[in-house]
Amino acid sequence: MSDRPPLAHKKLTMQDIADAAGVSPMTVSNCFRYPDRVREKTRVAVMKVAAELGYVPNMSAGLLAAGSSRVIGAVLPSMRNSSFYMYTSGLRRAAEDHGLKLITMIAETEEEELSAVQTLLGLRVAGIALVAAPHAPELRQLLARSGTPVVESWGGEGAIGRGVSYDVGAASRDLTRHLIAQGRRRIGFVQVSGGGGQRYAMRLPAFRREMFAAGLPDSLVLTIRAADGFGSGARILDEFLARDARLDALLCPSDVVAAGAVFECQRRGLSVPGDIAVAGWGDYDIGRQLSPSLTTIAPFSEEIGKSAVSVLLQGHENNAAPLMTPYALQVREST
Amino acid sequence: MSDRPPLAHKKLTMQDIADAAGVSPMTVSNCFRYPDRVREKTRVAVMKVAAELGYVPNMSAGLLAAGSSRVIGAVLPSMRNSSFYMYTSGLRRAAEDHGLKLITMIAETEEEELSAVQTLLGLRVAGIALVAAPHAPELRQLLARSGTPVVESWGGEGAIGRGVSYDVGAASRDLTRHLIAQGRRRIGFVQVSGGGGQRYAMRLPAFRREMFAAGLPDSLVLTIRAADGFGSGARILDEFLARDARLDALLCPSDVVAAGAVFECQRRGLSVPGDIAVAGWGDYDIGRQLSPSLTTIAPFSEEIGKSAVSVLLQGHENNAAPLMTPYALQVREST
DNA sequence: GGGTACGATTGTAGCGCTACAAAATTTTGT
DNA sequence: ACAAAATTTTGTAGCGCTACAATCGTACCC
Repeated sequence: MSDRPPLAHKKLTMQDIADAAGVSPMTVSNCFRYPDRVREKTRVAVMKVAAELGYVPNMSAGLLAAGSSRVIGAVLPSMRNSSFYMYTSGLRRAAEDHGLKLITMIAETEEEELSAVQTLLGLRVAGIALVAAPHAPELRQLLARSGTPVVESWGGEGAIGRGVSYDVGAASRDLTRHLIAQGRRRIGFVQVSGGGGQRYAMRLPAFRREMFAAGLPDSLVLTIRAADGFGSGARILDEFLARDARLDALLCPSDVVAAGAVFECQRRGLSVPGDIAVAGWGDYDIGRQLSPSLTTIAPFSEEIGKSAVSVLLQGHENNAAPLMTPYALQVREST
Repeated sequence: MSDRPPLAHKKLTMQDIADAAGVSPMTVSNCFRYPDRVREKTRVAVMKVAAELGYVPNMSAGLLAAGSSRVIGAVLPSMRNSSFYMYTSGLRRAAEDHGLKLITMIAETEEEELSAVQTLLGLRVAGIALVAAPHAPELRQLLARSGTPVVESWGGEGAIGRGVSYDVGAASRDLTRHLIAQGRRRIGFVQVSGGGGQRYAMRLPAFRREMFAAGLPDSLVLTIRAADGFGSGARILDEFLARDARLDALLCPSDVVAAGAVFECQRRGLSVPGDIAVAGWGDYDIGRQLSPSLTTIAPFSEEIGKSAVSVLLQGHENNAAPLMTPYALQVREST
């Protein structure tokens, strides 16, 4: 069929395709960008030639000429948990639906995040999705000056760009009320310190409010480091039981921590939920698979991703109120 | 200090910086690309102006003019497990060391992978890192024609570009020998079907070879779907015990599956490793935290990432033998 | 003091593509 | 069949930046 040299090492340009297809470069351009402007027959012929030659338009040149990009960028603090995975999925699907491509960059520190944003800005992406966390001080101004649409997922008031999040406070309230309604009276609350902590700042106050309103002790609070995750079960149990041997429920910052706590309970012969109810957060796989399965808050992270994309595209005011996405209290065996 | 308008909505160009700093655009360009070519004093002044104005060079224009990019791209099948997380970390760190930026794209199907590669090619990245999996048929030719350096991580002979991997067969052999050396005689082997399976094709033959060599039964093999992960513990135990009630060891395709199997053992009152030894694969967090901690193969995925970057930069022959990275048998409590 | 190096800086000429308007072609109305 | 309208195709003129060669300073030597 094709007798063209299989490996064309001089780089192909639109002109090459135009020559091979017997049209002008402009028609080739239109075939890729505005297929409707080109007659079906022409388009098919051009695309066939392009495919045969393995031509992919140079997006940089296109961006430079057109001034607008069809790529959006996301910066993620990590992808270690399924929340972020679902979030990225949501971003990607929504981007796809709007004819955009998503590229992601991982940044573990504020400096890395700043540098990732600079790269994305350098690429002149059409929008940037950040995740709420402590940011480098110059980040906000850099983004504001660039004029690039920005959204901060899990971000509340004062987010960079516009915030998209679910109501963490209300979720915490629901979870606390659920435990109280189950007859739990001495409820321990586990907090996580460090990076991501800011996304969940509203959790503790909401817990305290509900406990106070119900006339229950709200001071059984313990802070662990994020990195301990799974392994902190023993410490959690030790600490809480030392403070109050009649502890009858545990509110954990994530399903992973909750799973660790459940394992430790089993090791000590404590029944879950018989002796102690354990609630997680985040609706991770492990919470569903565990026996007993974990009561948790499902954040619909995929929704956050989808909403983030629509915010980027609609170009809301930066100081508009955060967009709220749904969440759900998943009551399962552990409470 | 700076009385310039804080939000400059007309986009900044190199010319703007040049004017503000009283130098030519070329000097600004040099400041960013070849700092050594510019006198210290000039460079500091230019960079100061650029920072004040929030200028970030337009990488597209730079790429177009210079013909080479300082970004490399990675396409990942998913990021749900810590292997890929470590892999990406390795890519990112190594890229950083070479002054490159890493952007990643997630692709769950062959079509998505092809489309991601096209985007990366459109961006004219300096190199592309793929992960071994079934690829779209046209992918290989597309990449070959583009002339972009490609590396296929976890890829063996016949990889697209050059393969970088650890010796999965040898690791499987080590693990099997370890169990045999522990006195295990009836060893069940769990395989995973679907997408990633190809990365581990050498596992089963190596297992069989060792079992055969030791005169032991090599037919206790079960296949599960990747998606079942954690939850397949019950099925694994049921099936194997039905086939051979004297089963005394289990070789799982991942630590996650192994953890599921351990949980199921505990549920049934089987002691691990007393009654059954359980080995995982991949050295995930969960395997370390679990009690008993899991014997596993540590693939040093971060090394794979690092090596992948150096392969991209060195521009090896595409048909060179795969580059091998180390792995280690981690013997822990579960065997 | 008058070259001569040598390093720092600056024009020039595109890179490959697309917005836009103009031109060529086809379709439509009568 | 012919003009007007609609559709399709095509030049032109940059987008913002950098390779390269040319120019400008200035430190140095005899």
